[in-house]
Amino acid sequence: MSTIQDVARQAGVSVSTVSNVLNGRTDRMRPETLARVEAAIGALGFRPSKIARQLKTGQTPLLGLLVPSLANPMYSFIAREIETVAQERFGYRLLIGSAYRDPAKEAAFFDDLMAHGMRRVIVISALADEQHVEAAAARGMVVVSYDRRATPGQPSQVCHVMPDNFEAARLATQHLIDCGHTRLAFATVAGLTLSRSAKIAGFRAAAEAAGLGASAQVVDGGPLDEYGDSVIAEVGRTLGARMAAATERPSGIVALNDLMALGLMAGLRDGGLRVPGDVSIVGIDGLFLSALANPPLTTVQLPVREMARAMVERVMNPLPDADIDERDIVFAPAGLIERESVAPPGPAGEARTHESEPDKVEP
Amino acid sequence: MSTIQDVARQAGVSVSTVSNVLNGRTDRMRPETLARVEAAIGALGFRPSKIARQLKTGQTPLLGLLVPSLANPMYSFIAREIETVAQERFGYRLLIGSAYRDPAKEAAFFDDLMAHGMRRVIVISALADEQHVEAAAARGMVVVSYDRRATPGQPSQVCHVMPDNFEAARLATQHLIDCGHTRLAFATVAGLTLSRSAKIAGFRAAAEAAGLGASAQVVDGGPLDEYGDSVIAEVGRTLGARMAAATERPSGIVALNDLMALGLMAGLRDGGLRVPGDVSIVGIDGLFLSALANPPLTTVQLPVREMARAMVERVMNPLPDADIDERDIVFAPAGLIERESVAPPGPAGEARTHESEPDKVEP
DNA sequence: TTGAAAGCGCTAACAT
DNA sequence: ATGTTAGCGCTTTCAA
Repeated sequence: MSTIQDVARQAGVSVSTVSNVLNGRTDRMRPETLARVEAAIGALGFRPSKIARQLKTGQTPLLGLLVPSLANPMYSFIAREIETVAQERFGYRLLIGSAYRDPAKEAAFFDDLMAHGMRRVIVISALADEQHVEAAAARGMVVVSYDRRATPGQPSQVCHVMPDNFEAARLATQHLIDCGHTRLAFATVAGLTLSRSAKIAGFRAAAEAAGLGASAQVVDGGPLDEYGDSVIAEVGRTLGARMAAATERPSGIVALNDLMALGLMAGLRDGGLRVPGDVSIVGIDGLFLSALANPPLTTVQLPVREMARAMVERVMNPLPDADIDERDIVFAPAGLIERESVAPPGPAGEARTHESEPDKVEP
Repeated sequence: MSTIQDVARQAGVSVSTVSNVLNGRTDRMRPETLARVEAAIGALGFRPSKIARQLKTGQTPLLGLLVPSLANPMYSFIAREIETVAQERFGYRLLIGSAYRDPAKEAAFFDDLMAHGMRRVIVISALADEQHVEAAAARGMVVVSYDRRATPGQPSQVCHVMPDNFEAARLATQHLIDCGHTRLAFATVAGLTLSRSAKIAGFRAAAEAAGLGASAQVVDGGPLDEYGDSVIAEVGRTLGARMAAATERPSGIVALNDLMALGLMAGLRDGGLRVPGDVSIVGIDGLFLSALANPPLTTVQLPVREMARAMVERVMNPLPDADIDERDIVFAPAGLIERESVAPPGPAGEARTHESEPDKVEP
């Protein structure tokens, strides 16, 4: 690896001149000098060391991304979008860490970022409290948090980007209601986070608006296993099997997210029930995998790409401290994608054929 | 951020003493001194800068990982396993880059790693030639490549870790044959890579050994779209629809991988065919999502965790140049997971019920 | 228009 | 047992 010294020597100039061309200050020199330096750089295949530069400037083009688990397709899809924007628009690379819902792992990740001199991080945390996140911000990091809202009252250093969970669940529930369902359920996992609460509220709001509040229920399939691959899908599967075995059961279910919905469908099937013949299901997320399911899953599409873009832009260009009010950005769902996991309820529960129809997105 | 100087001052010692404790050379000092230094470190919340250390030592605890796309669940699962091993066993963090089958993006990733002083990278490349990879190795990087074999004759600097693709496809095909299938197909995408060729060879070998070589065919669903989310699943879906519309069709299909199989099942369904009633399907990979499919996908499980471990170990402890022969490590498939996407062929093609059975793994 | 030199925070000889 | 010091490769005043 050649250094700036080698280039300077080769070009017969000083290191500062080379540094100037590296940093675009080419107006300070004769075109001829510039040419010599560029030739030397080319000849030596010189690449400036980001390390040395960082030691001097304190800046490094690296973005941290903390996710609960890369095995969850929703998170890896978000990661993919974040990487694309960070790279193409800002020339940043991504350092990814999985926390597996472990506070110690989250804290360790922030520590490592600091030690590496990284100043920007996007956090997708499954944890209830945002303490570590705020601590990182207090230590000088620019942090953007996904799918959480600032705790009311406590002024927060961190910017929050999230889907409108209330509206997403409301949309999903309303679709079931529009199809004639009256026995509604919201399927979730044990434990409340802000985003889960918002979804439940949206579910309840839709049910109550339709006069169905009394029968609408929230069911959970138990806690998330920290390290499993399929995690939430397994919980869904368990729950589906349990519902299939129960005497009373809802005719329409809104799932916490698509992975849960996929698990639910499998569990219901395990229990001998048909979707949507016996039970209708709506997911939330819009994973591409949901289109592959049998029956294809009706789901509320979240604007992942737009949220990813917003997160990267915010982490790269943080708001001035004055604009502390506009720290939260909420994205409306992109719409309901009607596929084939929802049908009108029926005592007989007729099975539907699964013709292929193009997906329809309702704005 | 406090520095080693601050600690030295606070503890009333020199920086080298502090450096010594940071690097575990505690035997060179009085316990009392050690205690003072540790107290100072704690009081200041001091974290040594990895940047400064790296500038000095040339080492950084960062591992590069190049994947075709994080949106593919197989790659994100491998990434997850690699991250776990790298972090827990070696204290390394992961810098991930997606190449989207673009040679320029791959090259740019290697350049960035070099500029960041990173010396280790694991490459999962979808590209046909390994030129960039060898170039990176020549520039001094330790590179481990997944699912490729060294080009025979050309001595390679890079270590290769891969599943036994031939055997995986052979196992899958044999299962179809054992179930009575005689009209066999291997479903792939356009373009040959080493691993695809190996799978095709395994498919052919099994068919020929059963005297079914004449009718066994390889079909492809066209080229991969570079940037799509679902990529290979879409190709599978197209292919499935095409096969459903054809007059002659195989009764048993081995898919290139699970995602392709999931797409195929959807495409076949779009075309009005039933799996496994009309067509049986076997995948290769063993994604957890395959267990959620309807019908649950019979597939050959690849030992992802073991391969990930091997890759990390190799990239952390490269072989001495002498052992150039043992650079390739091939992993046998973990076994066939029998689920419900395979049934005996029948002219009438009876639909099966999908009772839930525990998965069986055949060693 | 160009160069000299200080210093970012750390490590590791080499003193003492 | 502890301290002094010379860099690692770069950026950036400040001088020439």
